[in-house]
Amino acid sequence: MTMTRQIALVDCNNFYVSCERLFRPDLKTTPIVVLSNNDGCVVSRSNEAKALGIRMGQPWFECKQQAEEQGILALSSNYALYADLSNRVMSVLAEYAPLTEVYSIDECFVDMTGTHKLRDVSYEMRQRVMQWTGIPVCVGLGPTKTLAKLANHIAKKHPRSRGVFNYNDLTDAQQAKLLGQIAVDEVWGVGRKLSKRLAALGINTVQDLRTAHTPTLRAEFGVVMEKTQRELQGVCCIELEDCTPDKQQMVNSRSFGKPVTELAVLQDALSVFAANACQKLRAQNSHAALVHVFMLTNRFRQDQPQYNPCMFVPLPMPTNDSLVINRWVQHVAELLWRDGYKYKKAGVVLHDITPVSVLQADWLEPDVTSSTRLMNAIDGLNTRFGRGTIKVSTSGRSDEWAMKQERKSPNYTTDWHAVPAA
DNA sequence: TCTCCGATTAGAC
DNA sequence: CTAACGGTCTAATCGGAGA
Repeated sequence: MTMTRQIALVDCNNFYVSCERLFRPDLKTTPIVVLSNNDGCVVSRSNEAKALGIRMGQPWFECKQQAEEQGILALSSNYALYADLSNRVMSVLAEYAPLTEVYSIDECFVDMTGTHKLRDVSYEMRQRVMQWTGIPVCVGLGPTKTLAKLANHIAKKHPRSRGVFNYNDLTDAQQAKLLGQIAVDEVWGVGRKLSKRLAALGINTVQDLRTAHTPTLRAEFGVVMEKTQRELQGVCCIELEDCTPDKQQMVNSRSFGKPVTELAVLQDALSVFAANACQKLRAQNSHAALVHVFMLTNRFRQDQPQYNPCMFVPLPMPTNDSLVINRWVQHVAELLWRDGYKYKKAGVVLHDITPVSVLQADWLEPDVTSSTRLMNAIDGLNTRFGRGTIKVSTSGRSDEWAMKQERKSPNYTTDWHAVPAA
Protein backbone atom coordinates (compact mmCIF):
# COMPACT_ATOMS: atom_id res chain seq x y z
CA MET A 1 0.00 0.00 0.00
CA THR A 2 1.17 3.50 -0.72
CA MET A 3 1.54 6.16 1.90
CA THR A 4 -0.76 9.18 1.81
CA ARG A 5 1.08 12.04 0.21
CA GLN A 6 1.80 14.94 2.51
CA ILE A 7 2.36 17.97 0.36
CA ALA A 8 3.03 21.30 2.02
CA LEU A 9 2.41 24.64 0.39
CA VAL A 10 4.37 27.30 2.21
CA ASP A 11 3.24 30.81 1.36
CA CYS A 12 4.76 34.00 2.71
CA ASN A 13 2.31 36.37 4.40
CA ASN A 14 1.84 39.68 2.56
CA PHE A 15 5.27 39.00 1.11
CA TYR A 16 6.37 42.35 -0.33
CA VAL A 17 5.05 44.23 2.68
CA SER A 18 6.79 41.79 5.03
CA CYS A 19 10.07 42.36 3.14
CA GLU A 20 9.77 46.11 3.54
CA ARG A 21 8.96 45.81 7.23
CA LEU A 22 12.06 43.71 7.90
CA PHE A 23 14.17 46.82 7.60
CA ARG A 24 11.61 49.18 9.06
CA PRO A 25 10.40 47.53 12.27
CA ASP A 26 8.90 50.88 13.20
CA LEU A 27 6.26 50.21 10.55
CA LYS A 28 5.05 47.02 12.23
CA THR A 29 1.52 48.29 12.71
CA THR A 30 1.38 50.96 10.00
CA PRO A 31 -0.99 50.14 7.16
CA ILE A 32 1.25 49.57 4.12
CA VAL A 33 0.74 48.80 0.45
CA VAL A 34 3.36 47.97 -2.15
CA LEU A 35 2.74 49.16 -5.70
CA SER A 36 3.46 47.38 -8.97
CA ASN A 37 5.91 48.69 -11.56
CA ASN A 38 5.36 52.30 -12.56
CA ASP A 39 3.51 52.73 -9.27
CA GLY A 40 0.48 51.39 -11.14
CA CYS A 41 -1.51 49.02 -8.95
CA VAL A 42 -1.55 47.70 -5.39
CA VAL A 43 0.12 44.28 -5.39
CA SER A 44 0.71 43.67 -1.69
CA ARG A 45 -1.17 44.85 1.37
CA SER A 46 -0.54 44.64 5.08
CA ASN A 47 -3.42 43.31 7.18
CA GLU A 48 -4.14 46.88 8.29
CA ALA A 49 -4.43 48.04 4.66
CA LYS A 50 -6.73 45.10 3.88
CA ALA A 51 -8.89 46.04 6.85
CA LEU A 52 -9.17 49.56 5.50
CA GLY A 53 -10.67 48.18 2.29
CA ILE A 54 -7.79 48.52 -0.15
CA ARG A 55 -8.33 45.86 -2.81
CA MET A 56 -5.72 43.64 -4.41
CA GLY A 57 -4.81 44.91 -7.85
CA GLN A 58 -6.52 48.23 -7.33
CA PRO A 59 -5.08 51.05 -9.46
CA TRP A 60 -3.12 53.36 -7.21
CA PHE A 61 -4.62 56.57 -8.55
CA GLU A 62 -8.02 55.24 -7.48
CA CYS A 63 -7.14 54.73 -3.83
CA LYS A 64 -4.38 57.29 -3.47
CA GLN A 65 -6.56 59.87 -1.81
CA GLN A 66 -8.13 57.39 0.55
CA ALA A 67 -4.67 56.12 1.41
CA GLU A 68 -3.41 59.57 2.25
CA GLU A 69 -6.42 60.34 4.39
CA GLN A 70 -6.05 57.09 6.33
CA GLY A 71 -2.31 57.28 6.73
CA ILE A 72 -1.58 54.26 4.52
CA LEU A 73 2.06 54.15 3.51
CA ALA A 74 2.59 53.27 -0.15
CA LEU A 75 5.93 51.96 -1.42
CA SER A 76 7.20 51.33 -4.94
CA SER A 77 8.20 47.72 -5.47
CA ASN A 78 11.82 46.79 -4.87
CA TYR A 79 12.21 43.51 -6.72
CA ALA A 80 15.91 43.09 -6.00
CA LEU A 81 15.07 43.06 -2.29
CA TYR A 82 12.15 40.65 -2.66
CA ALA A 83 14.10 38.24 -4.86
CA ASP A 84 16.95 38.17 -2.37
CA LEU A 85 14.69 37.45 0.60
CA SER A 86 12.75 34.91 -1.43
CA ASN A 87 15.95 32.99 -2.07
CA ARG A 88 16.73 32.93 1.63
CA VAL A 89 13.27 31.61 2.48
CA MET A 90 13.50 28.94 -0.21
CA SER A 91 16.87 27.70 1.01
CA VAL A 92 15.53 27.26 4.53
CA LEU A 93 12.59 25.25 3.17
CA ALA A 94 14.87 23.13 0.99
CA GLU A 95 16.40 21.65 4.13
CA TYR A 96 13.10 20.01 5.02
CA ALA A 97 12.71 17.72 2.03
CA PRO A 98 14.64 16.28 -0.87
CA LEU A 99 11.93 17.58 -3.18
CA THR A 100 10.73 21.17 -3.19
CA GLU A 101 9.22 23.21 -5.98
CA VAL A 102 9.59 26.96 -5.90
CA TYR A 103 6.23 27.90 -7.32
CA SER A 104 6.50 31.67 -7.23
CA ILE A 105 8.48 34.39 -5.55
CA ASP A 106 6.59 33.80 -2.29
CA GLU A 107 5.37 30.20 -2.50
CA CYS A 108 6.97 26.81 -2.32
CA PHE A 109 5.66 23.25 -2.41
CA VAL A 110 7.50 20.88 -0.08
CA ASP A 111 7.00 17.12 -0.28
CA MET A 112 6.73 16.12 3.37
CA THR A 113 5.54 12.58 2.63
CA GLY A 114 6.78 10.19 5.30
CA THR A 115 7.73 12.91 7.77
CA HIS A 116 7.26 11.82 11.37
CA LYS A 117 5.50 14.20 13.74
CA LEU A 118 4.42 16.25 10.77
CA ARG A 119 2.59 18.87 12.80
CA ASP A 120 5.58 19.54 15.00
CA VAL A 121 7.92 19.67 12.03
CA SER A 122 5.61 22.05 10.20
CA TYR A 123 5.48 24.44 13.13
CA GLU A 124 9.22 24.22 13.45
CA MET A 125 9.67 24.94 9.73
CA ARG A 126 7.51 28.00 10.04
CA GLN A 127 9.39 29.10 13.13
CA ARG A 128 12.76 28.57 11.51
CA VAL A 129 11.87 30.62 8.43
CA MET A 130 10.80 33.39 10.76
CA GLN A 131 13.94 33.14 12.84
CA TRP A 132 16.40 32.94 9.97
CA THR A 133 14.79 35.32 7.51
CA GLY A 134 12.25 37.36 9.45
CA ILE A 135 9.52 36.49 6.96
CA PRO A 136 6.22 35.11 8.34
CA VAL A 137 4.75 32.18 6.42
CA CYS A 138 1.75 29.87 6.61
CA VAL A 139 1.87 26.15 5.90
CA GLY A 140 -0.97 24.23 4.25
CA LEU A 141 -0.77 20.43 4.14
CA GLY A 142 -2.76 18.05 2.01
CA PRO A 143 -2.57 14.94 -0.16
CA THR A 144 -2.40 16.97 -3.41
CA LYS A 145 -1.07 20.33 -4.49
CA THR A 146 -4.59 21.66 -4.95
CA LEU A 147 -5.63 20.63 -1.44
CA ALA A 148 -2.35 21.92 0.02
CA LYS A 149 -3.12 25.31 -1.50
CA LEU A 150 -6.60 25.21 -0.05
CA ALA A 151 -5.21 24.18 3.33
CA ASN A 152 -2.85 27.12 3.16
CA HIS A 153 -5.78 29.42 2.53
CA ILE A 154 -7.41 28.08 5.68
CA ALA A 155 -4.20 28.49 7.68
CA LYS A 156 -4.00 32.12 6.57
CA LYS A 157 -7.62 32.86 7.30
CA HIS A 158 -8.04 31.22 10.68
CA PRO A 159 -5.75 32.55 13.40
CA ARG A 160 -6.57 29.50 15.52
CA SER A 161 -4.53 27.37 13.16
CA ARG A 162 -1.46 29.34 14.25
CA GLY A 163 -0.15 29.24 10.71
CA VAL A 164 -0.39 25.51 9.99
CA PHE A 165 -3.37 23.56 8.68
CA ASN A 166 -3.35 19.87 7.73
CA TYR A 167 -6.23 18.71 5.57
CA ASN A 168 -5.17 15.11 6.05
CA ASP A 169 -6.07 15.32 9.72
CA LEU A 170 -9.77 15.74 8.89
CA THR A 171 -12.36 12.98 8.84
CA ASP A 172 -14.47 12.54 5.71
CA ALA A 173 -17.35 14.34 7.37
CA GLN A 174 -15.14 17.22 8.44
CA GLN A 175 -13.74 17.52 4.93
CA ALA A 176 -17.21 17.70 3.41
CA LYS A 177 -18.33 20.27 5.92
CA LEU A 178 -15.25 22.44 5.52
CA LEU A 179 -15.23 22.38 1.71
CA GLY A 180 -18.93 23.21 1.75
CA GLN A 181 -18.09 26.50 3.43
CA ILE A 182 -15.46 27.64 0.93
CA ALA A 183 -16.37 29.42 -2.30
CA VAL A 184 -15.28 27.59 -5.42
CA ASP A 185 -13.15 30.47 -6.67
CA GLU A 186 -10.69 29.80 -3.86
CA VAL A 187 -9.63 26.68 -5.73
CA TRP A 188 -6.30 26.81 -7.57
CA GLY A 189 -7.13 27.13 -11.26
CA VAL A 190 -10.65 28.48 -10.78
CA GLY A 191 -10.74 32.20 -11.39
CA ARG A 192 -13.46 34.76 -11.97
CA LYS A 193 -14.74 33.55 -15.33
CA LEU A 194 -14.82 29.88 -14.49
CA SER A 195 -16.51 30.38 -11.14
CA LYS A 196 -19.27 32.27 -12.91
CA ARG A 197 -19.79 29.44 -15.40
CA LEU A 198 -19.66 26.90 -12.57
CA ALA A 199 -22.30 28.85 -10.65
CA ALA A 200 -24.61 28.54 -13.66
CA LEU A 201 -24.45 24.78 -13.11
CA GLY A 202 -25.17 25.16 -9.40
CA ILE A 203 -21.55 24.64 -8.40
CA ASN A 204 -20.80 27.27 -5.80
CA THR A 205 -18.63 25.69 -3.13
CA VAL A 206 -15.49 23.60 -3.25
CA GLN A 207 -17.55 20.66 -2.04
CA ASP A 208 -19.98 21.16 -4.96
CA LEU A 209 -17.05 20.97 -7.35
CA ARG A 210 -15.53 17.96 -5.63
CA THR A 211 -18.78 15.98 -5.95
CA ALA A 212 -19.97 17.31 -9.33
CA HIS A 213 -20.88 14.97 -12.19
CA THR A 214 -17.51 14.29 -13.77
CA PRO A 215 -18.57 13.69 -17.40
CA THR A 216 -20.50 16.97 -17.41
CA LEU A 217 -17.56 18.78 -15.91
CA ARG A 218 -15.26 17.28 -18.49
CA ALA A 219 -17.57 18.18 -21.35
CA GLU A 220 -18.18 21.75 -20.18
CA PHE A 221 -14.74 22.71 -18.96
CA GLY A 222 -12.20 20.27 -20.35
CA VAL A 223 -9.38 18.24 -19.00
CA VAL A 224 -7.93 20.84 -16.65
CA MET A 225 -11.10 21.11 -14.57
CA GLU A 226 -11.37 17.35 -14.41
CA LYS A 227 -7.87 17.16 -12.99
CA THR A 228 -8.74 19.84 -10.47
CA GLN A 229 -11.73 17.79 -9.35
CA ARG A 230 -9.63 14.66 -8.97
CA GLU A 231 -7.12 16.60 -6.93
CA LEU A 232 -9.90 17.85 -4.66
CA GLN A 233 -10.84 14.20 -4.19
CA GLY A 234 -7.33 13.54 -2.98
CA VAL A 235 -5.94 11.95 -6.14
CA CYS A 236 -2.61 13.39 -7.19
CA CYS A 237 -2.78 14.64 -10.80
CA ILE A 238 -0.28 17.49 -10.60
CA GLU A 239 3.16 16.33 -9.53
CA LEU A 240 5.84 18.48 -8.00
CA GLU A 241 8.33 19.63 -10.62
CA ASP A 242 11.85 18.96 -9.44
CA CYS A 243 13.53 21.05 -12.11
CA THR A 244 12.09 24.17 -13.65
CA PRO A 245 11.63 23.78 -17.39
CA ASP A 246 13.33 26.27 -19.71
CA LYS A 247 11.27 29.29 -20.65
CA GLN A 248 9.56 29.04 -24.00
CA GLN A 249 9.54 32.79 -24.40
CA MET A 250 11.33 35.74 -22.85
CA VAL A 251 9.43 38.96 -22.43
CA ASN A 252 10.84 42.27 -21.39
CA SER A 253 8.50 45.23 -21.46
CA ARG A 254 7.65 48.26 -19.37
CA SER A 255 5.15 51.02 -19.14
CA PHE A 256 6.81 54.42 -19.32
CA GLY A 257 6.74 56.99 -16.54
CA LYS A 258 5.47 59.55 -19.05
CA PRO A 259 4.25 59.27 -22.64
CA VAL A 260 7.00 58.85 -25.23
CA THR A 261 6.72 60.94 -28.39
CA GLU A 262 10.21 60.59 -29.89
CA LEU A 263 11.55 57.63 -31.81
CA ALA A 264 15.03 57.97 -30.28
CA VAL A 265 13.59 57.65 -26.77
CA LEU A 266 11.58 54.59 -27.66
CA GLN A 267 14.63 53.05 -29.30
CA ASP A 268 16.64 53.66 -26.17
CA ALA A 269 14.04 51.83 -24.13
CA LEU A 270 13.89 48.98 -26.62
CA SER A 271 17.65 48.54 -26.55
CA VAL A 272 17.45 48.00 -22.80
CA PHE A 273 14.54 45.57 -23.18
CA ALA A 274 16.43 43.64 -25.85
CA ALA A 275 19.54 43.43 -23.67
CA ASN A 276 17.57 42.20 -20.67
CA ALA A 277 15.67 39.60 -22.68
CA CYS A 278 18.94 38.33 -24.18
CA GLN A 279 20.57 38.09 -20.79
CA LYS A 280 17.72 35.92 -19.53
CA LEU A 281 18.10 33.83 -22.65
CA ARG A 282 21.82 33.30 -22.03
CA ALA A 283 21.15 32.54 -18.37
CA GLN A 284 19.26 29.43 -19.42
CA ASN A 285 21.72 28.66 -22.22
CA SER A 286 19.30 29.15 -25.05
CA HIS A 287 18.99 30.71 -28.47
CA ALA A 288 15.98 32.44 -29.99
CA ALA A 289 14.96 32.36 -33.62
CA LEU A 290 12.05 34.80 -33.58
CA VAL A 291 12.09 38.37 -32.32
CA HIS A 292 8.87 40.18 -31.54
CA VAL A 293 8.81 43.95 -31.03
CA PHE A 294 5.74 45.90 -29.95
CA MET A 295 4.75 49.40 -28.91
CA LEU A 296 1.46 50.52 -27.40
CA THR A 297 -0.41 53.74 -26.81
CA ASN A 298 -2.39 54.13 -23.58
CA ARG A 299 -5.49 51.96 -23.95
CA PHE A 300 -7.15 53.69 -21.01
CA ARG A 301 -7.10 56.99 -22.86
CA GLN A 302 -9.92 56.44 -25.31
CA ASP A 303 -9.83 60.17 -26.04
CA GLN A 304 -6.39 59.79 -27.60
CA PRO A 305 -5.57 58.12 -30.94
CA GLN A 306 -4.59 54.49 -30.49
CA TYR A 307 -1.82 52.69 -32.33
CA ASN A 308 -0.50 49.30 -31.21
CA PRO A 309 1.81 47.95 -33.89
CA CYS A 310 4.01 44.90 -33.59
CA MET A 311 6.33 42.94 -35.82
CA PHE A 312 7.86 39.48 -35.78
CA VAL A 313 11.32 38.97 -37.22
CA PRO A 314 12.41 35.43 -38.03
CA LEU A 315 16.19 35.34 -37.64
CA PRO A 316 18.31 33.67 -40.30
CA MET A 317 20.19 31.97 -37.48
CA PRO A 318 19.12 31.52 -33.84
CA THR A 319 21.17 33.64 -31.47
CA ASN A 320 21.40 35.01 -27.94
CA ASP A 321 23.70 37.86 -28.88
CA SER A 322 22.38 41.19 -27.60
CA LEU A 323 24.14 43.09 -30.36
CA VAL A 324 22.64 41.00 -33.14
CA ILE A 325 19.15 41.01 -31.67
CA ASN A 326 19.29 44.69 -30.83
CA ARG A 327 20.16 45.52 -34.43
CA TRP A 328 16.95 43.90 -35.57
CA VAL A 329 14.96 45.52 -32.77
CA GLN A 330 16.23 48.99 -33.67
CA HIS A 331 15.45 48.45 -37.32
CA VAL A 332 11.96 47.21 -36.59
CA ALA A 333 11.33 50.15 -34.27
CA GLU A 334 11.90 52.52 -37.17
CA LEU A 335 9.55 50.56 -39.39
CA LEU A 336 6.77 50.49 -36.81
CA TRP A 337 7.15 54.04 -35.55
CA ARG A 338 4.57 56.64 -36.50
CA ASP A 339 4.78 60.24 -35.40
CA GLY A 340 1.93 61.85 -33.56
CA TYR A 341 1.13 59.16 -31.01
CA LYS A 342 1.79 59.07 -27.29
CA TYR A 343 3.43 55.73 -26.61
CA LYS A 344 2.84 54.32 -23.15
CA LYS A 345 4.57 51.00 -23.30
CA ALA A 346 6.86 48.91 -25.50
CA GLY A 347 8.59 45.58 -25.31
CA VAL A 348 10.70 42.85 -26.81
CA VAL A 349 9.65 39.20 -26.86
CA LEU A 350 11.90 36.34 -27.91
CA HIS A 351 10.27 33.18 -29.26
CA ASP A 352 11.32 29.90 -30.87
CA ILE A 353 13.71 29.27 -28.03
CA THR A 354 15.99 26.25 -28.16
CA PRO A 355 18.98 25.09 -26.11
CA VAL A 356 22.33 26.33 -27.41
CA SER A 357 23.71 22.81 -27.46
CA VAL A 358 21.55 21.54 -30.30
CA LEU A 359 22.85 24.20 -32.65
CA GLN A 360 26.43 24.68 -31.69
CA ALA A 361 27.72 22.53 -34.50
CA ASP A 362 27.29 25.20 -37.13
CA TRP A 363 30.83 25.59 -38.35
CA LEU A 364 29.88 27.96 -41.09
CA GLU A 365 28.84 30.69 -38.70
CA PRO A 366 32.03 32.72 -38.26
CA ASP A 367 33.44 33.89 -34.99
CA VAL A 368 30.76 32.68 -32.62
CA THR A 369 33.26 32.48 -29.80
CA SER A 370 34.33 36.11 -29.68
CA SER A 371 30.73 37.21 -29.47
CA THR A 372 30.05 34.61 -26.80
CA ARG A 373 33.00 35.87 -24.81
CA LEU A 374 31.76 39.42 -25.04
CA MET A 375 28.30 38.36 -23.85
CA ASN A 376 29.80 36.40 -20.96
CA ALA A 377 31.78 39.43 -19.92
CA ILE A 378 28.71 41.65 -20.09
CA ASP A 379 26.64 39.21 -18.04
CA GLY A 380 29.41 38.85 -15.49
CA LEU A 381 29.75 42.57 -14.92
CA ASN A 382 26.03 43.17 -14.80
CA THR A 383 25.53 40.36 -12.31
CA ARG A 384 28.33 41.56 -10.09
CA PHE A 385 27.78 45.29 -10.19
CA GLY A 386 24.11 45.54 -11.03
CA ARG A 387 21.98 45.53 -14.11
CA GLY A 388 22.89 48.32 -16.49
CA THR A 389 26.57 48.51 -15.55
CA ILE A 390 27.35 47.64 -19.16
CA LYS A 391 24.78 48.58 -21.75
CA VAL A 392 24.44 47.53 -25.33
CA SER A 393 23.52 50.98 -26.46
CA THR A 394 24.05 54.06 -24.38
CA SER A 395 22.07 56.65 -26.18
CA GLY A 396 21.16 57.54 -22.60
CA ARG A 397 17.64 58.83 -22.86
CA SER A 398 16.38 56.64 -20.05
CA ASP A 399 15.29 59.62 -17.96
CA GLU A 400 12.74 60.17 -20.72
CA TRP A 401 11.09 56.79 -20.35
CA ALA A 402 12.04 55.28 -16.98
CA MET A 403 9.08 54.05 -14.99
CA LYS A 404 7.67 55.98 -12.13
CA GLN A 405 9.04 54.82 -8.78
CA GLU A 406 8.45 57.66 -6.44
CA ARG A 407 8.29 55.58 -3.29
CA LYS A 408 11.02 53.00 -3.49
CA SER A 409 12.83 51.83 -0.35
CA PRO A 410 16.64 51.59 -0.31
CA ASN A 411 18.43 48.41 -1.43
CA TYR A 412 18.83 47.06 2.09
CA THR A 413 20.26 43.69 1.18
CA THR A 414 22.63 44.77 -1.57
CA ASP A 415 23.84 48.15 -0.39
CA TRP A 416 25.54 48.65 2.98
CA HIS A 417 24.80 52.36 2.92
CA ALA A 418 21.10 51.58 2.87
CA VAL A 419 21.05 49.73 6.19
CA PRO A 420 19.53 51.94 8.84
CA ALA A 421 21.62 52.68 11.91
CA ALA A 422 20.80 50.52 14.90
C1' DT B 1 -10.41 14.86 -42.91
C1' DC B 2 -6.39 15.69 -40.44
C1' DT B 3 -2.87 18.55 -38.84
C1' DC B 4 -0.53 22.50 -37.92
C1' DC B 5 -0.55 27.33 -36.61
C1' DG B 6 -1.69 31.66 -34.73
C1' DA B 7 -4.82 34.08 -31.99
C1' DT B 8 -7.60 34.13 -28.07
C1' DT B 9 -8.85 33.01 -23.45
C1' DA B 10 -8.15 31.97 -18.61
C1' DG B 11 -5.43 31.61 -14.85
C1' DA B 12 -1.59 32.39 -11.40
C1' DC B 13 0.97 35.61 -8.73
C1' DC C 1 2.04 71.04 -10.62
C1' DT C 2 -0.61 67.55 -12.90
C1' DA C 3 -1.57 63.54 -14.31
C1' DA C 4 -4.56 58.97 -15.06
C1' DC C 5 -4.25 51.62 -14.36
C1' DG C 6 1.78 45.64 -13.91
C1' DG C 7 4.68 42.28 -15.90
C1' DT C 8 5.62 37.49 -17.07
C1' DC C 9 4.43 33.09 -18.10
C1' DT C 10 1.77 28.66 -19.39
C1' DA C 11 -1.78 25.62 -21.18
C1' DA C 12 -5.99 24.83 -23.52
C1' DT C 13 -8.96 25.75 -27.09
C1' DC C 14 -10.76 27.34 -31.40
C1' DG C 15 -11.04 28.43 -36.20
C1' DG C 16 -8.87 28.75 -40.56
C1' DA C 17 -5.30 27.30 -43.91
C1' DG C 18 -3.05 23.95 -46.11
C1' DA C 19 -1.90 18.99 -46.99
